[in-house]
Amino acid sequence: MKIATFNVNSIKARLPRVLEWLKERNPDVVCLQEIKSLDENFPRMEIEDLGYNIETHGQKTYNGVALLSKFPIEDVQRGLPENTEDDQARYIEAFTGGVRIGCLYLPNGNPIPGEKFDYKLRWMDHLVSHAKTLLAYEEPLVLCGDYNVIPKDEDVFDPARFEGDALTQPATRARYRELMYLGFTDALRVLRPSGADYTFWDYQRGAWQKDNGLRIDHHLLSPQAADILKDCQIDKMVRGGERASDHVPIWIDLDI
DNA sequence: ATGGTAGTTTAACTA
Repeated sequence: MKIATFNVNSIKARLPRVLEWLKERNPDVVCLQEIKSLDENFPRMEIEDLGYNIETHGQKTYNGVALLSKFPIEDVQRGLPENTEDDQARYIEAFTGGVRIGCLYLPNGNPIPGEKFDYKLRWMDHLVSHAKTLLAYEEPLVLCGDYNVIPKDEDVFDPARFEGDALTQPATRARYRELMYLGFTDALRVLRPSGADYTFWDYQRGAWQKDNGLRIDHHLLSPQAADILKDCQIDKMVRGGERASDHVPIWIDLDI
């Protein structure tokens, strides 16, 4: 069972690339971030034609997440529970094909210090709290998406250039570790313990051409999901396509 | 120290 995550940076602008990739990779479940679309404007028909059920949590202009699945989608939850004052569409969760999936778009948090960084840290606190609840179900669980967290210095092309960035701050990394220490497994790192495995290249300064990337899109697995992990791949070549997103798809294969 | 790009939206924001 292939479960992918892909920050598309506008589903409208990226639809041809997304359809092309769906046909080639044929994932069973897909988590999309930054759809930048209202629910009613999501291009449902084109994606349903490829055999997917769809649940969206959209908003106008910014953010927005969606879940695609070839299996029935049950128990849909929009937004992190407890985070009731949050007006940004950054989380959708559901049970599908025997796996519970949380699709998340964690706040970027720049610049620091400031309101946006405070919001990021609060959002991470809510995520940790909810992850505890989900882990207690003791079922295969995948929390994946754009974390906007560079876990370690090896996950960025030039750590020195990111010293003042919200993606590498000690407070950011401390909360990410708090999440990991609950018992999650980083799917990519359990299969590839080190290396420049980037998932994002900025549109600016020729970042893609120079391979100046970041690893910020992750699949975190509950023990029950980690036990059945078969594979994890980054579809890096997608970044070189026409009108590409600044992120590429990452997928895991679970033996379920 | 600034600007470079992309998307949404049409001046300014987010990333």
